[in-house]
Amino acid sequence: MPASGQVTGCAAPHSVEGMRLATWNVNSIRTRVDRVIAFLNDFDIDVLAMQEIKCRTDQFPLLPFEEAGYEVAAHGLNQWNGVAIASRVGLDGVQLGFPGVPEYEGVSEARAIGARVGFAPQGGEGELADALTLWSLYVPNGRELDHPHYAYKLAWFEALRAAGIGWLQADGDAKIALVGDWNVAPLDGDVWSMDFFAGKTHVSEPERAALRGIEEAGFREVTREFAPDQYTYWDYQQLRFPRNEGMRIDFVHASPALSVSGAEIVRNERKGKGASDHVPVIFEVP
DNA sequence: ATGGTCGAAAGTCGA
Repeated sequence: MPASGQVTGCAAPHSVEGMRLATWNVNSIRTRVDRVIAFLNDFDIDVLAMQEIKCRTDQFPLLPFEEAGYEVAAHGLNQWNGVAIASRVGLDGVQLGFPGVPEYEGVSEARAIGARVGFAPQGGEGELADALTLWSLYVPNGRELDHPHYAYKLAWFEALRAAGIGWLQADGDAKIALVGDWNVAPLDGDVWSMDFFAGKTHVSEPERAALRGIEEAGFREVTREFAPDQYTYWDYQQLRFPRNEGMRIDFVHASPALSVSGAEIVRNERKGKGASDHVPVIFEVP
């Protein structure tokens, strides 16, 4: 593409063929930044939602993203949790947390960041892309079924469901994507062994009901139809990845007005030294 | 290989 903006060949400016977005629990952005930037380049990603950046906002490695052409909004309080959004197609209207999000032990954790993306064309050429509101979400783990963190997880889900209902009541045509690490495996086939998970978090009926609540609020999951029967997470321990003993817990939930035309789970990102325990989930909007 | 992990922080906790 010529730098001047003069387009050769076809007379009209090239039309933007939708957007490629992804969500990825990166498990420390400072440790993983080179791998994340390489992923953005290799897979031509316009917008990336990150979870578990594991750093304060002021510690986020902005420079490599800026050099690669991305703006970043980050929300990190300490060495735990933390979420961010990187975009090369516009980024504004940043919200840290959603209304009514519960606290854990008196702290409002960094588990949700929202922003409007997709209103500016990449590189300033072509048509404007189609804006949507993207939420990068890191649902609480829950730890154990009888742990206070589990009740917190369910309350967090309920607050998100209520917020989602409110957004769609305010504007039924709103294009909203709720993406991230949901820490729930909704189907038995989403874990490598239901026997192993008996009595554990991530597969319990209340957790699955909480995730269904997001669907019932109007946000349908859009990646499974394009990428069936795949995991998105493998524990570092117990040779889980070589044995392919994983879980599917990273999802994209889209509002009724948001069309999604494709999705891909990038299993190769779990390979080699320096991998996150989660892999990216890519989705495309037309 | 018969037991196998990371990351951030700080002398341990969370996933």
